Amino acid sequence: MAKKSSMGRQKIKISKIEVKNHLQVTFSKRRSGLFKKASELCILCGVEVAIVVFSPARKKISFGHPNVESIIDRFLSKNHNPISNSSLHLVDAHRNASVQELNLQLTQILSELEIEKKRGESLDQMRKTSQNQYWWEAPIMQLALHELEQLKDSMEDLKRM
Amino acid sequence: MAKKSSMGRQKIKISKIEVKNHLQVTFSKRRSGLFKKASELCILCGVEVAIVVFSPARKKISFGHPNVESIIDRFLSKNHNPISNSSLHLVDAHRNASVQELNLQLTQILSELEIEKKRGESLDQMRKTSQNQYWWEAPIMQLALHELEQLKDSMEDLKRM
DNA sequence: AACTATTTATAAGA
DNA sequence: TTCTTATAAATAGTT
Repeated sequence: MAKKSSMGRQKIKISKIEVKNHLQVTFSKRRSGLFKKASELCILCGVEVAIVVFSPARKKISFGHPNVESIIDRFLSKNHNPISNSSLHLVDAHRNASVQELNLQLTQILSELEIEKKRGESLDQMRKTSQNQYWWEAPIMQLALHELEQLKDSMEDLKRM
Repeated sequence: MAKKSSMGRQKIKISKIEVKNHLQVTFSKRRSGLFKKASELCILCGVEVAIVVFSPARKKISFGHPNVESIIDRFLSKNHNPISNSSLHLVDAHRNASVQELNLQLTQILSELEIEKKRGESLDQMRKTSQNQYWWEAPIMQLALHELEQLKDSMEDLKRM
């Protein structure tokens, strides 16, 4: 028989691939696999799916069944969101020393959220999280809400000064 | 011998599933699998991916890293140039933001979070939310993270002025 | 690009 | 619905 010519697939850690060449190969294989899965989902379940990917070279690659544009149009038409679409009327700014402090707090919150997000990526954590029916009760969410409320209060104090 | 308690996975033909119940189960499993694969692709290759799905019930479900809106925006912009000074425009847009306005944005974020929290209290929403293995990918979470990052950027801009 | 040992996804069944 | 399990499918490391 033919020799064993490969060690076969090894388990990998899901974190950024640093070797450029390897990254390109993995991207190509997995992008292809992703689109195939999407295609199967469309056919099996009779649903519409659109995928937009920006490649490592920042090139756009897309999949759409029946086509990307119509799905995106439909998605956007019913997805108007007052926050994400807000273009607030901006007035003249007055530099405020406290901005730095608020910025620091925001940075800390963001950092906490990022850490939790990364932690959540472990398989074990994913499973635990998925079992939580009340995602907003996750410790990080409580923390974020609490911190945000404090931040809001701080800003209101500033306005009164 | 004990009976085989499962026939295990069988090969299936990729064509429309006609049994409604079966279709729903398959959709749920495969949608989850698709989003997981997308998530892994993003992390492994450091790329941006947005997926929009219209479910068998014609409800929209989305995945986005870092968030759906920004990726779709970029996809739709006809002549996007990766080395354009679009980030400078973003800075311009926020250059006049005052603490009061940042506060307004924060209030809106909090309000959205509260609304989502309340909405989540309905039984139907609880069930849906619990099915999401990746809670940080919930639309409101994506939105909150995105908005927080913008706020942080705005504050950094203020500091530089 | 092809190969193959493994890991991962998942169709059925419980 | 959630879990279990046998098997199909995807893919990491190699050639």
